[in-house]
Amino acid sequence: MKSSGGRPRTPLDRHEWIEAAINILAEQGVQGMRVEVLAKNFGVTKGSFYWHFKDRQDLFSAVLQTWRDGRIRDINKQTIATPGNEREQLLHLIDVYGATRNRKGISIELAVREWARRDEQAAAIVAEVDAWRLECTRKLYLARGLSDDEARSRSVLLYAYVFGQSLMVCEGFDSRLADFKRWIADLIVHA
Amino acid sequence: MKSSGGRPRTPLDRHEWIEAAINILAEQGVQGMRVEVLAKNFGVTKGSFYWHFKDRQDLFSAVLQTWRDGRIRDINKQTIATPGNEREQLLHLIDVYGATRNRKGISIELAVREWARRDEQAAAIVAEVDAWRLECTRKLYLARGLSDDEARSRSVLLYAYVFGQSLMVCEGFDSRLADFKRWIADLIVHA
DNA sequence: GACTTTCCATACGGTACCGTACGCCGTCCA
DNA sequence: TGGACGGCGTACGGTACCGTATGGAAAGTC
Repeated sequence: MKSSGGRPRTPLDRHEWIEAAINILAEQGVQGMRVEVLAKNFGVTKGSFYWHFKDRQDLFSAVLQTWRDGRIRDINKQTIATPGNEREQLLHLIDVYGATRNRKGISIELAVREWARRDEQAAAIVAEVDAWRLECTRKLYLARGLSDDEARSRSVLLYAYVFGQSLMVCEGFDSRLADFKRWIADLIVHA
Repeated sequence: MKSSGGRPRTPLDRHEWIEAAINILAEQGVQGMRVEVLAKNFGVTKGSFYWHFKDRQDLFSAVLQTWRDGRIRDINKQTIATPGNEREQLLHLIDVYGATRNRKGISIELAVREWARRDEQAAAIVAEVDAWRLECTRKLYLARGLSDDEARSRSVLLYAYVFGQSLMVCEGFDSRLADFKRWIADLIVHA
């Protein structure tokens, strides 16, 4: 995360700052995205930051929109239903948020949602992403022949479960936790 | 949250500081628990704080232990199984984390869990509480005649769902969200 | 080769904290 | 009535930030 000794060859642009900010967001939360810290990590001063951004809030907005765009793209990619394959798609969705792998994605997800609890703008972005996710899984459930109501209900359950799962500390509860999670996934998908 | 004008009649004790800190924790998160802010809210200076606590970390530890003790008591109270009533007990558990009511309890819960993602001590406390919760619901499921494996699986599902639920922003998804949540609760409880 | 633009450094003022050293004042107790 | 001590105020040094003002080098532009 430090600059590689000398000055960077290519000048920084807005996007590089945003990327770095998202990394900090994952590790430290919203409060961790500090101007002078980001600058130091790049090996520059905040003079650079205030060239690319009006102020700290400007960075925050950019981070939120970048996150939303990335999420929407990812959701679309992961829910393209090759007909007859909806069951595996849903199971894969749950598995992606499984923990060990995709650790960074989960950290960002939780950080943004914590952010959203105390910031209107972040809450609006999360609402957008949630709506899109629920809509996409709803279609997958519908394709499996479920009623619209059950499709909506199970969509809410699915995402609430995967987010809540990453909040719990249940190592030590049982060594067969992985088996339990597979059983749960089957229940949610209605396999 | 301000002091009522004059100086407090009775001197502050450790517990009052902890209570106030937990309120801030619910509203602002871990980073919000600041010595000088707490002191100002009491209408005193931090000279008082450093009389009752060694340092800020001392307050943090006290907050965590107070939270754990309160949770354990609450869990025990809410899972005393009057035989034959396990179904309602489980449904009630899910309902308690429903959102509108018990808003403060949920805020604290989420704040502590976010804390736990970046602090070993907090993680250990959350692990204790989670283990105890899972154990109590497991017994309720067992009393309903489920296998031990299914009882454990559904316990994990139950708590992951209720925590995840409070992380989602799904107002606007559907006006019948309350109905969906009831349907989900029935599915989780195996009603 | 002057002129502008891009990108960053320097320097400053201001705020909000943590923790410590020490002084003050009321209360209880001998 | 004079300590002793509990409980807090005052004052200080130090750090880590935000945001601004301004300068300056390197690159392109005419």
